[in-house]
Amino acid sequence: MPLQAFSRWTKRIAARSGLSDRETEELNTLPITVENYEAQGEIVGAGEVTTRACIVASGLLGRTDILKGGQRQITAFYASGDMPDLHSVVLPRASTGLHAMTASVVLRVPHEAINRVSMVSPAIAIALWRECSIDAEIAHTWVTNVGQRQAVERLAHLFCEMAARDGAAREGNQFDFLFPVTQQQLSDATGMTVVHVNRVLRILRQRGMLAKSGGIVTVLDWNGLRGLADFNNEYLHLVN
Amino acid sequence: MPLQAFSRWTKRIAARSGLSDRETEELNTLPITVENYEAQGEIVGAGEVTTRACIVASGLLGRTDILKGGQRQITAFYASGDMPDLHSVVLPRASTGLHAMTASVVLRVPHEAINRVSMVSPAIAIALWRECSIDAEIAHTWVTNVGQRQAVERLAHLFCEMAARDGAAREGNQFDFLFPVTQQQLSDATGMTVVHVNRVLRILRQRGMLAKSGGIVTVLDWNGLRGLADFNNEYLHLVN
DNA sequence: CGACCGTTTGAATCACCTCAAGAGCGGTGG
DNA sequence: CCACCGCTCTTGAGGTGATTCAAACGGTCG
Repeated sequence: MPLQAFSRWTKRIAARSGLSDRETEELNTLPITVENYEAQGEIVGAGEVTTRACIVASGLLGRTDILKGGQRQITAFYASGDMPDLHSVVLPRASTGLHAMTASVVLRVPHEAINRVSMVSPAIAIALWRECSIDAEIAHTWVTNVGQRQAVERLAHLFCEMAARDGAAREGNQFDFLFPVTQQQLSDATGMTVVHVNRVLRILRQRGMLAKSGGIVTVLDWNGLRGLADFNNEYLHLVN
Repeated sequence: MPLQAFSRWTKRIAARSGLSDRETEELNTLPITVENYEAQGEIVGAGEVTTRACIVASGLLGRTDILKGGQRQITAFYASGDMPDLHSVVLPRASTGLHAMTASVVLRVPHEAINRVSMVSPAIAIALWRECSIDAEIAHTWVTNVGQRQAVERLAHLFCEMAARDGAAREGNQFDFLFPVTQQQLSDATGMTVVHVNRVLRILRQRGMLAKSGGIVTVLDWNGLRGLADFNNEYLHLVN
């Protein structure tokens, strides 16, 4: 099961960067160890110097930033097959934390091993650089989302992104996908209060766009939702 | 003059990543051409497929995102010695635009040349990957800034970042630095209205923290300002 | 001088927040 | 098996930080 997520990760990188079979095989030889985290568990603390990077096998991770006043901002979500802290290979000191949003299984890959394959194969180094750049594009998009959009559009945009990254958003106008976050976590990600997230979710439900129950998000009108959110998936650089 | 910014760029990368003299020299052989832009000029349009990357020689550039409704978000500022779109080497299709905030001189470097040195020297590829990752860290920090901080603290944080990146913020409790933005551009970067930016600037001035006149920002109380903004420069990964 | 751009200020409005409290629900323990 | 706890979700009422609208001011440039 964890290995499935690992091969999803290698396949995605290989496809996105057009790696050769030999280079893909090189990635597949990376040593991994499996770790379990419970909901709210800390995977990487802010300021920590890491020696291994993470791949999400199952569950949901969030990159978190805590302010002096105790407020928390989530600046990215990561699901199965994502590598939340690939950047730690080149910047081992984490400036922000990494937390499990829900119970999660995480694969750890030593920086040393990633550095080794990067030094041997420049194409791999460039592929990993590309993956990090996509994470950066997503972060820039989040700035825009939080900075410019009103609450309803903002939350809608977040759901659009997660649906698109999950791959569910290719299945017509209605579909559902796994996104196990609490309203509190949605509020931390969008910069709104829990109370307001709750009200906005009701609005989206009443407009027949989206419903959320437990960890499952049901998109009822994908075209309506992405129109509302002004969502354009180019920044995700999706492959398949 | 433009060449000075170019060597500032190579020096910064070499220092941050501990490149050898030989690798640094490799960077110095990159071919560049010089271009001039007037204020508000578009350097890269959203959706454009680029073949060259930029280095700022003088002036100020902003990464810009335009929404359906016409609102604009600036998601990053770039000053002399910065490479705003290094990521375009691995992601040539720009998902956001790049504009001159003020009259600027820009150096263009062909992707092809950067790819060449990256393929030859993995250490250079990794160094460039590191630079992109720092840009990503900054973007994540902007998400937090826009998502969590109130107007006064938010604007203060932006000024802290620009002061720190400029290098001016090592000169004691009072200093000034170049940051040629209009209040309109500050509002696009912070997600507030021009009117409110104006009021917040007055508050910062009245509190004896900071004054802005023309393109010059005068920090009157650096310790007060960074305390107010809850500013921690770790995310910038400064070198010298 | 007139046009334009950026800045400044006032007054009214609103999107979102704060405070407060109740309801649902799974987990734990007596 | 029920009482209790903690967590998440939900809803109401009132408050506020920031917006919107409007207008005036100063500097610059053709």
